[in-house]
Amino acid sequence: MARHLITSAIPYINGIKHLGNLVGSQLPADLYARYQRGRGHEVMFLCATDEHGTPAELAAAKAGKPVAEYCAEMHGIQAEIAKGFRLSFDHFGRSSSPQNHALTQHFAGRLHEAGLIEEVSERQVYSNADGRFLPDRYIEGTCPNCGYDKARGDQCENCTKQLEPTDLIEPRSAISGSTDLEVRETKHLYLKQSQMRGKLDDWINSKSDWPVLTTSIAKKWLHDGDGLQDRGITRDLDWGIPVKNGDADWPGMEGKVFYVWFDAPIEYIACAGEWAEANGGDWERWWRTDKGAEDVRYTQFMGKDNVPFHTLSFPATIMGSGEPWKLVDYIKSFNYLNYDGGQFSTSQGRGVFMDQALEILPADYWRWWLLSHAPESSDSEFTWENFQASVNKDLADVLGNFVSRVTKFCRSKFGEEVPAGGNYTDAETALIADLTTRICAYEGHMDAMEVRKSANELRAIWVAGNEYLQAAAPWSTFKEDPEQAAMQIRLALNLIRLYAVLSKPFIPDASATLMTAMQTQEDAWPDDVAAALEVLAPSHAFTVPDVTFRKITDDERADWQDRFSGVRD
RNA sequence: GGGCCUGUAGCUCAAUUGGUUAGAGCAGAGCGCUCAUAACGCUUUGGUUGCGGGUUCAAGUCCUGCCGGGCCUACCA
Repeated sequence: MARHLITSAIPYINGIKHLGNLVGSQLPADLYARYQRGRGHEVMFLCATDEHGTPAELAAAKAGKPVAEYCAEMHGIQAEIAKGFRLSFDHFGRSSSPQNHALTQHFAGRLHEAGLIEEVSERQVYSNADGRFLPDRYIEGTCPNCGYDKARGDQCENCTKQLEPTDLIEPRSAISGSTDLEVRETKHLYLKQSQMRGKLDDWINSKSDWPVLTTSIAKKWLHDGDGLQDRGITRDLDWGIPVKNGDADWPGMEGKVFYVWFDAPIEYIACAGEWAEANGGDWERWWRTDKGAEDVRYTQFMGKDNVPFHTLSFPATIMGSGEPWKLVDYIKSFNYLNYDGGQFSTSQGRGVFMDQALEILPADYWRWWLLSHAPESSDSEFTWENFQASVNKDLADVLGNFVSRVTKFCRSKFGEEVPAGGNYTDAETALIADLTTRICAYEGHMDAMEVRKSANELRAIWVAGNEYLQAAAPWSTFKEDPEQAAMQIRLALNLIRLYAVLSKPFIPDASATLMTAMQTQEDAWPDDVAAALEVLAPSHAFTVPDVTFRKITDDERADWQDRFSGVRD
């Protein structure tokens, strides 16, 4: 039995995530976690909310709440929605947890001891009206290059010129609009990543099986210009993890917090600690190679925007600590999902958000479409037409209708129990051989995290059931040879159970419904297909399930298309 | 500006890493079936692989120049 540590990029706290966020990390991670559990492996699947940083403070202010209260509330909401999508986290933690505070401060202390932290004095823009330092992009003004009056302090969106905040004409705070700005001197800690460049480069180069998307981004950062740059790991904010040197105070760093991208990945580790606190158990055997984690395979899932932090700064933190923490073994990264010709956008409220999706359809519909269209090789696009067509065809017609025709035929001819009699012919042997090949291919794709290919293969396995039924034609066989028809339909009933087991990673609710209808709990992975198709023995009782997947009507589609065409408040 | 990814059938995507005649699903057309959610099965029409050069016995795949789409560019996360 292998041991899999799986983490999904942790969603930011400032609102409900959209379907693009979901398909880029949490959902494929869940697919993989469920699959590995299904294969009988030991899995630790962790996710959390990422709660620090300027946007969290601003979102809380906008909601009129203290930031700690806001984050606690949003964490609860995100946890509830994750449950709604059947994301099977072993623990859904918080980057603001005491565990993460302690661990983040611990890592900073270790890095300091290793000579990898440098204090840098720099000049930053301070807004008197807002009472805070402003990150470059929270300063607006007129672009000195093109005259655009909403240019940001880091770059002008209009002419794309890179800017310094001090370049802007009539700079103002993007938060309050105040022009009462001044440049102040402030001291920050930098992680000397540049010293670890060679080590990181060797490490990345050893990962020849990683997706190009992952390694090319890492290599660009390692080699571009002067190479990997040191990175500030502290900020002048109120909300965050106070800068400390392990347990000790850090002179000169009073009132400062760690940068959100320093503490967020550490939450992957701290989250295991939160899990242990909540459930009991030993979290270090998942994370410390000196304490039982040497046989763990660690896989991370994330959108492409997260790649530099997971390939460079977090590994630099781990390596630099000099302690035997588990390093990631495989990074699966995703492109973006677009919405009807544009981008999904949290800040602009464009697209379908996770809570809205669950209001209109059950989780399985979304899980199936999103996973079978996951943006693996390039950005992909959500359209309502495509969604309706795929869901109706794949789930309702191919799988749902198969269940329906088999169970209803059996009920009318043999009653609601698995019929006895008859012997396999060449057709059944051929079906078993075909399924064996296909399941093997399905396993290969799932092991390789080829999400779309896995979905295709699973669908083909469903189709094989319809093909068999059409060729065997038990409705005809029944007229001359009822025993033979009994054998055919017994096999078909067993196919339903087999499908429930194989499909569980994609559509867990439907899988459970089918298992209940077949009145069985035998969900072991079908390593032996022939044996798996005899689990439901003659005289085993079953029930005819209600419609497994209903179809999306044209009216509904048009209605939703219209309802989600604008922006959310 | 720089770097990376990408462009294949009406649509969504493949193509064993340079190897027979570029394949699937959906949509379209035809036939069959009647157990089933008007479902299922079989057959079938669609491609000058964005455009132009080049390398090679062989190019969707490699090189090069254009054209289009996207991402990143380190203080948003």
